[in-house]
Amino acid sequence: MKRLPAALPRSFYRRPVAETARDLLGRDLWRMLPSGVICGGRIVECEAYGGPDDPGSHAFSRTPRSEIMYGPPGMAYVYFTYGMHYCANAVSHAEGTAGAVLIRALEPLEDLDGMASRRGKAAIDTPGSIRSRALCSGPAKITQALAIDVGLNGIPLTGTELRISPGTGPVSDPEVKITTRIGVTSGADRRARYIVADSDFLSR
DNA sequence: GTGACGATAATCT
DNA sequence: GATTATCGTCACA
Repeated sequence: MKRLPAALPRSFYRRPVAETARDLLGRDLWRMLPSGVICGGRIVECEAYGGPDDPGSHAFSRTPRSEIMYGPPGMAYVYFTYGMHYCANAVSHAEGTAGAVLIRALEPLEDLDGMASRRGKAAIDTPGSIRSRALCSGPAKITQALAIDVGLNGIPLTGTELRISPGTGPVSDPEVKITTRIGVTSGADRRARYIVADSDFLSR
């Protein structure tokens, strides 16, 4: 791939976070590396995180870290966690609120070899053979495969460094399942995880 | 195939 | 000082 597909407009993210999460399934996330190489994949799993009303969300408390979730929709929220992992979100909310969609899994589409080398030996079966299922089947795997870190926190998802394009979505209703979120300790019962049910590329 | 556990540091209280 | 929107590895089945 030598050209990025057109980006979804900022208005795509200016609505309640649950709507955006549902609509992000089947869309494509792209990353252009400093070298000019483009990598990316189709979003098959994501989770909605709300504002002060959502105990499982970083924005439940308004702190320096969560401030970006209160800012303009359509920006990337990238945070560091567990001492070693990054997670990537799309800031989304209706006017005057806070929220973001955590991108949890991709079906790899472009630059699988580059992803595999950035992911390390966990993504290799036998030397030279890529386990594509292992490339992007989790939020921290995605950021590693696409070389996303806090340096990209706050940039728009409509630019060239990071972009979400329409892809093949939106996905039809029968293909979508909604479950409880993963790894969340408070507000764990909230059903806010959106998946393409028959995808082979979901997180654990 | 499943389940337990340690790694490791920013962020928050 | 405690917690954490995770992952890879190892034991076991």
